[in-house]
Amino acid sequence: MRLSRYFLPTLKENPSEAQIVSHRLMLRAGMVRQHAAGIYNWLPLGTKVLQNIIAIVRDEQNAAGAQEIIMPTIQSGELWKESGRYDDYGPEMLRIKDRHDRDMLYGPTHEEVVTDIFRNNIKSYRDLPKNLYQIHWKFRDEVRPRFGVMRGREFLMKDAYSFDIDFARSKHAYNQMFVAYLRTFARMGLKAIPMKADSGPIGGDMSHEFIVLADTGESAVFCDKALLEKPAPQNVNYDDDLQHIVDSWTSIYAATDEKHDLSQEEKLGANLVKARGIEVGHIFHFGGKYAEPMGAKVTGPDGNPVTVMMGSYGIGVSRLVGAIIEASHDENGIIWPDEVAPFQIGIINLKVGDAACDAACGDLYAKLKAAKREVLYDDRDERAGVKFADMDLIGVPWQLVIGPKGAAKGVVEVKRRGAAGKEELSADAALAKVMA
RNA sequence: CGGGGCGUAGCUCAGCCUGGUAGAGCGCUAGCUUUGGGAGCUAGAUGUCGCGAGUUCGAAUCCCGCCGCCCCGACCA
Repeated sequence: MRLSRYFLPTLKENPSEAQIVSHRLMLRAGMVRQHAAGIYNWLPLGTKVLQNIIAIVRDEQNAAGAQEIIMPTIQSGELWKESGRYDDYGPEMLRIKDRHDRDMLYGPTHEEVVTDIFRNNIKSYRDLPKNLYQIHWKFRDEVRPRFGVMRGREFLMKDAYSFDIDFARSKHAYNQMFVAYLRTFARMGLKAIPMKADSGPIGGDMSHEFIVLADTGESAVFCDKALLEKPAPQNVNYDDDLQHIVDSWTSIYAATDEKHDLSQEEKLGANLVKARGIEVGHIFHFGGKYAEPMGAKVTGPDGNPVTVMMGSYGIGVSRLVGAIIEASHDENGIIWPDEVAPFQIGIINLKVGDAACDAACGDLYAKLKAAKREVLYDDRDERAGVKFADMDLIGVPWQLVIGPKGAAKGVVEVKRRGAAGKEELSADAALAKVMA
């Protein structure tokens, strides 16, 4: 992409409404613009990041055996009356009447809809297990939206729902998602720590939150330092028993503020990590909570109907954009982990109009595009400082800088965002380095 | 939902207290000079001063109502 043609409205100053760093940087980097309280427009740069995150989430969900579907954003209130939540959910649920005066709502979550799909279409235990997920927009009419996309009213969520014939198999489905989540967040450059959680209004008896440590996190968290160094599981066969992997994580101490056990502080001593955290995922096993009232049953091996056991598994996809920035930035702007970066490589032409610079940059740009790399070529007629500042602000991981001096010598400066210094290399060596 | 704050140019903000018909910096347009970390000079364009009612000869400014947004707390992916 040529920056001269790209819609990238960067800001030099901090918009007054933004208080936390991720919100400020998302506005300054031209990723989002606010439409109303807790509701955002995603501009091209933000959309690319969101899509990269979606791709990772989807990849890991599919690998874990979940199947993608799309459910409606606007739901019928009838189903919620069946589950008993229509009255319970309260004013956070945006309620709408259609032209026939029927009760509709903008979905804050989809347990009811997915359970309805299940009961209408799956009749035998032989069709189990099933795990259905979607990546879709939700609306919760929060009392106080804040922190940009971290606590919006409208937000993009990955929500998965598992269906199993008994507790042991349902636990396995839970474990699959547990492991998939560890891998998903690790691929985004995040250290997300599973912590035992209250299951809240969704209900259930087994629940973990996945929490990213960041200074601006909303809640205080405590954990054993060992968790920070523990690598995400590799080469997972999701059909195997995963209990030992889950146990290896849950046996190490980690707790949110409300579940924190003070006696652990002494026990851990110097290994105690006190930090703040952002919840980016939450998994629940809730057995028959929805299946029971909604009659989600299959015929069991003995010919008798069995109510299925369910779990639900959420990832705050749009929140992750903010969480990654909170965890990875400096005074100049965002530092994107490679796999979520909107562009892997930036080219800075320091003197547009100079034949040697234009030629050298054009050549790099053509080669990187031919190699199918996401590359942003700053071909604007701007001063060097503006280009450096913008490229750092939007956090492009690899930056190739060409000015008149370098062009004359036939060298390219290679800079890694977040690292100090630059390296002068031949064009070919530079290409090899950034494409490695 | 309790408490607090703020709405003036695209952005950051001054002006309001003490009423006289709107400003600065950045950004934008044009030109010249510059050119390796957010340049300089010159000339321009840009505002229903959040909305509505009121007081007044006159309201960005004072009064009343409304709306929007932000922050702190209680709740949440």
